[in-house]
Amino acid sequence: MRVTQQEIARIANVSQATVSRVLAGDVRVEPEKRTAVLDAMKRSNYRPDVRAQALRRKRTCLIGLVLKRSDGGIKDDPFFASLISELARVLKPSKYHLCLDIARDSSDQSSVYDELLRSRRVDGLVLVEPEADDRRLIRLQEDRFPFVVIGNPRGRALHSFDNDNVLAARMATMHLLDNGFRRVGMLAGPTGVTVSDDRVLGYRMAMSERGFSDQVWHSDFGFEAACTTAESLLNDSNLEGLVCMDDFMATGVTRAARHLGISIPGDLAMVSFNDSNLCNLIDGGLTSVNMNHETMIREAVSKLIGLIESTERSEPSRMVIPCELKVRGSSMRKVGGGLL
Amino acid sequence: MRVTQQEIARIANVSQATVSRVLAGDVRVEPEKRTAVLDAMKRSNYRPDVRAQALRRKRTCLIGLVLKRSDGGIKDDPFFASLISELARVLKPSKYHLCLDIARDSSDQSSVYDELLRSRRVDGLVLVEPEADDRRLIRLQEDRFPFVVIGNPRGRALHSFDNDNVLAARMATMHLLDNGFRRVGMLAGPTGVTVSDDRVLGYRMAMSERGFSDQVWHSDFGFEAACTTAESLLNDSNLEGLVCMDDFMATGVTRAARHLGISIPGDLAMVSFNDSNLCNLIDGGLTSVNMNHETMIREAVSKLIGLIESTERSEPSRMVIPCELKVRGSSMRKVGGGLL
DNA sequence: CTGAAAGCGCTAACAC
DNA sequence: GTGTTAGCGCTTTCAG
Repeated sequence: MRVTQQEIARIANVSQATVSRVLAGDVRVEPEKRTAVLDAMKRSNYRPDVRAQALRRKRTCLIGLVLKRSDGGIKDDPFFASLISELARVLKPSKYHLCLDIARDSSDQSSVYDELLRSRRVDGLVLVEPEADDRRLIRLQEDRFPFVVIGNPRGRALHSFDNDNVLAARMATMHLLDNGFRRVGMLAGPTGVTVSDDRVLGYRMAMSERGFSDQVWHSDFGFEAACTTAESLLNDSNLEGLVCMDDFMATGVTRAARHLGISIPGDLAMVSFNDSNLCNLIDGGLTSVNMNHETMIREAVSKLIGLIESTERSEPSRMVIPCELKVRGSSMRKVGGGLL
Repeated sequence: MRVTQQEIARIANVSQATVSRVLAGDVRVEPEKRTAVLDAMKRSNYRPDVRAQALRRKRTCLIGLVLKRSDGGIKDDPFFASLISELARVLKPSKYHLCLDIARDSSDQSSVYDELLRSRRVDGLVLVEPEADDRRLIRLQEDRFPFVVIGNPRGRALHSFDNDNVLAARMATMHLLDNGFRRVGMLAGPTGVTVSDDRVLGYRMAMSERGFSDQVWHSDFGFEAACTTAESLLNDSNLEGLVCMDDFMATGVTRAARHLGISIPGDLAMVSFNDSNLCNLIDGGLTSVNMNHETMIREAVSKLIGLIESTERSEPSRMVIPCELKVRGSSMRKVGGGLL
C-alpha cells in the first residue's frame, strides 16, 4: 500500500492531523515536529493523494476542454492545436491540469458536459466557439458552474474572451480594397457559427462602405471542404480577391487554385485569419489577421481560475482582444501586369 | 448541496447501499426497488461523484499524456496534434479521459510525472518518444505503474508501440535511389532521439547497400530550426535528393529552398515521414511515409487500459505497426530535363 | 436480497 | 500547539 499521512504520523510520532497541518503550511506547528514530519515525508517519498483531497476539498484541480469537431477534423486545424498547446502551457505553472475531451456533435457535446461536470470531474470549463443556439450555456449558468467562453457571447451575460471578428474582417477586407482589388469575395464557415457570421458581417460592411457588392460562399471548416468549395467558387466567378475564413481553409483554397491554374497572388489576392505557421508555407506568404490567441487564452484561464477559487459571483465580463493584420505576399497589389 | 446516494436512498425508501448496488448493476436487487431507485435518480438528475468513486475504487479513469517540447514547439507540429486528437478520440468510447500536460525539458518532465502519478492523479501514462537515456522508464517500472510507450523501447522490456523506423527510412531512401537520384542526403532530428537515430540508420543502410556515400545533417525539430539548417545544407552541398525527418520540418526545407531559388521537385527531390495534411500543401505534393499513427494509438490505448484494469502483470509486448510509402510529386524522377 | 457498518486518505472544526 | 473526531460520497464486506 502507498504511504499515507497516517504512516508519516506514525514515523514522526505525531498525530495525523499535524501531518496535514504541516502539508497545509499551518504556522501553528512546533518547528521540531514540523521538521520531523517533513523529514519523514521526504524519507518515505510521500505525496498526498489527490483523489482524497479532491473529495474533501470538493476540487479536482482539473479544467475541462471539450472540442467539437467531426471526425478527425481537429487533427490538422492549427487553431485547435494552438488552443490546446497554449492552454496546457498557461495551466502549467498553476496547480490545475487540463482534461481534454472530444465530441462529435452538439448533442454528444452536451452529454460530455454532463459526464464532466455533473459527475464533478472538472472544476471548470473552457468553451470554444459556442454556437448561437447553444443550450449548454443556460444549463451551466443555472448550475452556477464556473466557465469561460472563448468566442462571441452573443449578448448573453457571461465571461467571454473574444476578438472583434467584425472589425477584423472589415480590416482584412479593407486591406484588399485599399490595394486596388475590387471583386472581392469571401469564403466563410458554416452559417450559425458566430465567428464565421461575424467575419461575414465585417466583410459585408467593408464592401458596402466602399460601394461594392459582396459575394459569400459557405463551406464546412477544414482543408477538404474548403478545397471543394473553392474549386466551384473559383470556377463560377472571376474574383480578384478572397477573404478566407481561416488559414487552414486558405490552404485548401490554395490547393484548389493551383489545380485550376490560378496563381496566388497574381490572379487572386487572399487574406485570411489566425496568422498561424501555415502562412509561411504558402508561396510568398499568406496575409493573415493575428488574433492574439495566446493573450486571449491566458486571460481566459486566469479568469476561470478566479471564478473557481472565489465563491463570490463576479459580474460577467467581456474582454475583447485586439487583432493585428500581418501583411505578406498573398495580398500584394497589382501594378501594371506584375506584383508590387 | 448536490444530490447524493443518501438522498436517492431516502426518496426511494431503500438503504444507501442498495442505491450503490443498482448503480453497479448488481443483479441481486428486487426489480421493484431497482425501479424505484432508478426513478428517483432520474427525477433528481443524480450523477455519481467521480471524486468519491476515485478514492474508493482507487481509480481516477484519467490517462496522462506528458509532452515534452520547448516553448510553443508543439503548437504547429502535426505529429502532436494528430497524437492528441487520436488519443482523445480513442478514449472517448471508454470511460477514461485524457489529462494533458506539457513539460519544458526532461527534468521538468520528471517532476510532472511525480505530480501526476505519485499523487495518483492518473491511472496510467502514455509516453512518447522517450529519449534513450531516460530514467523515467525505470522509475515507472519500479513503481509498477501502468504505462505504454509510443516509440522505440531500445531493448528495454516494456509495452511499446512503434513503427520500424529503420525500415521506413530505408524504404524512403530506396525510393529516391530507384528514381535515379544519387547524391541523397538526410536532414535528421537531434541525436539521441530514437526516432531520428533509427531513421538515420535506415537511410545509411540504403545508401551503403547501393554503394553511395551518405551525408546527414542534424537539426532541432520544428519549422524554424529545419529552415535554418536547410539553408546552409542546400548552400554547402549539391544534393539531388533529401530524406527529411518529418513533414513539419520538410515544410521548413521547402521554404529554405524557395528562398534559395531551388525548386522541389526539379532541382531537389524530397521524401519525408508522417504523411500529414502538410503533404498536400506543398506544390505537387510531398512524398511521405505513412506511419499509421491511428492504428498505433488505438492499440496502445487498448493495451494501457488492459494493464490498468487487470492486476496480473502481462509480459512486455512490442508491437510494430507497418508503414506505407505515399508517393507524390516531390520525389518524381528526372527524365531528360523535365519531370515524369 | 438488503441494511448496517467500516473505511478509502484527507481536511477542518473542536476540544484540551 | 496538538490530538481527537467527524465526515466528504462512495464501495464493499458482513450479517441477517
